[in-house]
Amino acid sequence: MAKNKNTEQKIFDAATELFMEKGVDRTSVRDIASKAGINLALMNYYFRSKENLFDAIFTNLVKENTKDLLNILDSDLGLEEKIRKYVDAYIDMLTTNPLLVPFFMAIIHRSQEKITQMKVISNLYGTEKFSQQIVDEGKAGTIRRTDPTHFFVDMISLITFPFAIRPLIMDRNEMSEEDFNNFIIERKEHITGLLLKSMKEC
Amino acid sequence: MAKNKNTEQKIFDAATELFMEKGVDRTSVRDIASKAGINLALMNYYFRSKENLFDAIFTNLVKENTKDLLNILDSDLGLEEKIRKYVDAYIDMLTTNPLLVPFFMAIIHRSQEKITQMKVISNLYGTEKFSQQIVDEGKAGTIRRTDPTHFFVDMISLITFPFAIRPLIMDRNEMSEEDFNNFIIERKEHITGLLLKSMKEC
DNA sequence: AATTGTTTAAAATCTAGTTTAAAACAATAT
DNA sequence: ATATTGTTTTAAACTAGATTTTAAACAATT
Repeated sequence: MAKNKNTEQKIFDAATELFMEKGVDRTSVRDIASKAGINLALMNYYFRSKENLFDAIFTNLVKENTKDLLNILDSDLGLEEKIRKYVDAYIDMLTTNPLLVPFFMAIIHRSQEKITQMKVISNLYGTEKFSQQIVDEGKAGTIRRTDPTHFFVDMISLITFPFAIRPLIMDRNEMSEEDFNNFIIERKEHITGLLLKSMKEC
Repeated sequence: MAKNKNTEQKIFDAATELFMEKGVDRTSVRDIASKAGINLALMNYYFRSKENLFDAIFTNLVKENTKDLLNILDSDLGLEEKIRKYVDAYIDMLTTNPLLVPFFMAIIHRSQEKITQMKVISNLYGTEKFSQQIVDEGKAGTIRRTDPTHFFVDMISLITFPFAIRPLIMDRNEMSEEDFNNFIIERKEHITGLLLKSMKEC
């Protein structure tokens, strides 16, 4: 039982990396086995099929990377502070793992039907509490009345889309990796400012 | 030579549809041949390889769908009117073909390296003239001084990202196709307002 | 009738996912 | 210690399907 978890984990980790880098359909089981340093058949032994392995990996990725964000949305912070923290945390997370967004985008296209049936997928989207907060503060008059659905879509669009088209932005503006990261850091303030301004009467 | 262009076009069209729907890697040459009603080997005869066919299709899709948008950006309209028209035209175009964005996102992930080398790819991004206009009007004081790179990224993020995550938005908000389209129509005004407001001093 | 371009059919080649069967290993019971 | 049992690993085979190549058939044109 010693090596058991170990092998399973090695397969899982190798496949995660490869799927994110090259895409699920361009990664063969032989690639995975070779990267994990294990025998071909072990993938099947532990995960039954490649598609099954993918499901496990995808579910895990969503869970791991949305936990903190959902906690922020559901916290008792005021709206401004909450948005600031959310934008910050989200961008930090994506900077750490810049392949996440492109990978998710590819998966949405690849596994459209399957994906909406996965329970974990609701993690990718906003929370009831946050929507309510926007409505409440609108009624209270601390902010302009704002449609929470549009607002949330605005927010995640502004945060995540640049990562989806990262190669284009870099190419077009002749940015190095470092330049891009700086650009993204600039965006933290920029996005927060934009969103807050959109909620102010003026 | 009568059927020549015809057959080539049939392959091209069938492949375009299938690639957009199911993704390049989940479409087989047999699928294409069968959908086009032609013999398997004809794909090779006309396009040499599947990857080659894909390149031709991708280039064509980008060209076809960016022409009008680039014309708007390069026109002599005032900034406000230009933004209004651009948002409108872009959203109309994507509504007509809601698979375009998810497909492009998947391709960016799939063909990262290749893509930045394609000449056509610069079409996907803003124009020099538009950037200059933002800088100029900022200096002239008709708008707040605005970084054109951030502004342009904001604009295309807000316009296109909702299409990239369409299934999630629909699922989360229990929208039908029609509901989603109405949501998107709402966004025309919403996005234009947001962008213009962001450029106003206040 | 010959040439050229187009289409078809069949075969070869290659790649990939999955399965099988047997061997190696580890733990536990005898 | 030996045997038994269950788990893990290995190597090879199987299956299916994809792409590509080759050669033959066909059609149109010269």
